[in-house]
Amino acid sequence: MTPEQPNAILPDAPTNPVQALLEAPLSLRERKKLKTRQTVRREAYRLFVEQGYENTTVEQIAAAAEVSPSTFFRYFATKEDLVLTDEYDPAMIASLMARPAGEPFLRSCRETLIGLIRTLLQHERQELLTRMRLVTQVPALRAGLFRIGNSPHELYLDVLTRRAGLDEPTYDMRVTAAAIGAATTEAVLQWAAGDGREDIADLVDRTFALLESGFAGV
Amino acid sequence: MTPEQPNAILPDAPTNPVQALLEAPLSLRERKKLKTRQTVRREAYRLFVEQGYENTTVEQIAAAAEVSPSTFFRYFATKEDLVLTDEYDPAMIASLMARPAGEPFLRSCRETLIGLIRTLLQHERQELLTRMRLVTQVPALRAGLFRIGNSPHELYLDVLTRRAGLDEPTYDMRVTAAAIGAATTEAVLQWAAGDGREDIADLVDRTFALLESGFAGV
DNA sequence: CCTCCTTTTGATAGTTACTGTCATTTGACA
DNA sequence: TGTCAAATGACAGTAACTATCAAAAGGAGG
Repeated sequence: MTPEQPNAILPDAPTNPVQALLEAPLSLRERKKLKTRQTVRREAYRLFVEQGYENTTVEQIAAAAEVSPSTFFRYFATKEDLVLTDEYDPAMIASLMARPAGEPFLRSCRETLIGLIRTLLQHERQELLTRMRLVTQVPALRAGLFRIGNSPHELYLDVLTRRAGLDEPTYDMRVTAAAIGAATTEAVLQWAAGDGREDIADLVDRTFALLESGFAGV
Repeated sequence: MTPEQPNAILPDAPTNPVQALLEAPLSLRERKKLKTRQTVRREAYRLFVEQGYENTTVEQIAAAAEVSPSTFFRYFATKEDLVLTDEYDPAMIASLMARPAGEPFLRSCRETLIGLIRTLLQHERQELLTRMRLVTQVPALRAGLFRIGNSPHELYLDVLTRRAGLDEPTYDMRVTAAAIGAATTEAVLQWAAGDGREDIADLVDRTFALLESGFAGV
């Protein structure tokens, strides 16, 4: 179906770790799987927007994407995963680990987050908005954000632990990861709840300013 | 079954808002419902500890509590609610609203939280430990903590908004509520993950110290 | 082009959490 | 004791998964 030329969509070499991972070269077979995955997800979003998340069954999605329900569940472990999983965690981790060693963690997070979001906005702005809006509006999805194995919380905790060269995180790291994870999630969701025209960097900056201030003004 | 004496378990008048709500007088019929609710919950916890949360079906719980599955769902909207719902939110809100007007929100939270937990530890220490451990160990439950309509996040946000005399929360309030909610939740879960002998007040204090410091040391 | 082998797919049956409805039972109260 | 509302249970149905197994597809080697 698609010509099997090497991955030459963007001719120039990727510049940052986020783009690097987004544009990794793919073997022949992987392409088809990726395409199916994208089709399923696209059809799902279309149906979600048309008739709502709860009112859309997996069966409908599978039918729209022209795969069997069995196949659907091979691509997405749960219906929630259609919205909640992304492929950016490795990029985020790499970007965080690449920050200067002595830099305060809050600053590392700020830079990484803004970089990642900027990249995503270029490539898939509308999809990102749709996803985040679904998360804000559907209780099950909002909750799913904090499922073990999936949460920003755990990503931050992982990086904090590795940065310190430890095997197990300290208590302070756990609390820090929880607070930053929740705050940044809130920032992105609030951005999506608006019309999407507001500059996400401004929101992120306000968020980190608040965190750094120790909530003195509240 | 139980003699219908007025609520005289503790003879002296309740001293703080938390106890006040825990000991509110109940009408005759309410007692039975409360008892059923407690039985169902107790049997459920027993089964959860014995054979795990996921391996325990609602049908089993209903049978153990000698009610029909239909009745089970009249008492608990979802299986998760067995673990996730409590009756302390109103007490928490009341206690928070009763703090001095100008007090920094972090301090209000600290005092309220420690007061509430102390009270709970006296009345139902073991159950609290069991519940929190289930939450830490079962992904679905951990996620459920953040379901809309249920989360500490929303409780804090509600109080912040009302304290300021507003109808809608500001962006800063949203972020603050998210961060504090996640951090305090983490504190309680970490306490439960340990042997339960550590003084929860110490953990809470460390948590709030971290929040106040702006994560300077991390 | 044909063959073999692996990967991917689809069909099918089953489990479980939950929803809705309706008849029956229960318990308070006159 | 009779009455009425609240509580319960039985039943049928939906939808998200899970497990299993046979069929199809696609690539490597002859």
